[in-house]
Amino acid sequence: MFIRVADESKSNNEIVEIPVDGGMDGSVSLSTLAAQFQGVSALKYRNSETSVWRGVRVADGKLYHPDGVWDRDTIYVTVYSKPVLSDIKRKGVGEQQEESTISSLGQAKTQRLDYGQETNNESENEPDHRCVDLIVLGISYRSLEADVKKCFEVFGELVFCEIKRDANGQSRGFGFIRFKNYESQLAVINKRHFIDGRHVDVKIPDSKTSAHEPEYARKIFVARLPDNVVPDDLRQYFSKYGPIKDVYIPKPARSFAFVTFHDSNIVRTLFGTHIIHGCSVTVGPAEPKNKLSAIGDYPSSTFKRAKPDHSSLRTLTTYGTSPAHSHYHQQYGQTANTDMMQRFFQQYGTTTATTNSSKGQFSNAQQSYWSSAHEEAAAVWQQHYR
DNA sequence: GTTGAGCGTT
Repeated sequence: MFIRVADESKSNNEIVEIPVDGGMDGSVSLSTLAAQFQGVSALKYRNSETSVWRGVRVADGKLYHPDGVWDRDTIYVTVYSKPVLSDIKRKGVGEQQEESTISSLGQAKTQRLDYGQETNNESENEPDHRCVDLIVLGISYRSLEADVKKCFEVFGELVFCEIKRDANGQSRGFGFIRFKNYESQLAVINKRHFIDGRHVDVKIPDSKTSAHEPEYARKIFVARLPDNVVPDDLRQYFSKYGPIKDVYIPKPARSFAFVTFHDSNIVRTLFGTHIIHGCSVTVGPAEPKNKLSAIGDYPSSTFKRAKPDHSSLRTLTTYGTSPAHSHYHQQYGQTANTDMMQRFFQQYGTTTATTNSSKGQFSNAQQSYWSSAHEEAAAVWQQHYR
């Protein structure tokens, strides 16, 4: 009897199976856990009903599951006891506030604001909920840092803003920004903005994502989705877990969806049941049915800029002139883009015969459901493609 | 180059 444990302090969320004493209703020895995760003090897991972290009970060097029984499909995440930084911070800010009372009122207000944001950042100390440098593509060669700053400051305080330049100081047309608060990052990311007469795209830079991985590693398949759920609902729900790159729900609704994250590490922690709009949905891996693709293994992007002589564009052109296009367009009411194209071909392009290999992530019953859900989705797509 | 897909000298 083992439970699956991931290390929150490591970026490569490797899963280690930890033995449970007795059956799944037994306890987990803290020392056994610590043998794999040095300095660990407890475990937590996502409550699938509230999607909030829930801690396991710790007593006498043993861990007990709050529900009395361990779930072999849940990913438990390590918790480490840290020095209480918040106390140090609060003390520091408090001193600053006292100082500010003997200076101007304006400064006092600023200090108060900083204090509030500092508190926010503490609550955002979850993995994948921190701000990172964001790449800004498509900046006009004429734009200055101040122009970029002005555009993004309306979403929240920036702690960093830079335009990349060559040796002569000439702009290279892209740059990096970083927000203080995660909400601001969520608000601008993957959206198109407008600076000095040009649209600019804000994305997570390749250096911060697993660019070498195929896209499906960052994608989840959401099954049993109620038909009244719209993309924004999923975006809102799943953005709690990490930056979302794309949400796709077929039109008309077919009880499934795909959600693509920027980080593949978060994906496996989401497998299982979630409650969305009061309905139980099943989340699993979005592995392609086969590796044969009409497009090839190129990275897709929500905002792929026009790229002459690129295979995706060629395919798009071919697609656009084929009879399937009007059918597709008619069925899904959307204009084909490279991302949809990739999904269309890569996920369900040629065959549905191969069974989904979930690598033991699910129980037999879940596995069985999962295969049929995938094949159902595949069949539906094929039916409309033929 | 008057340019226009990309990924960061610190």
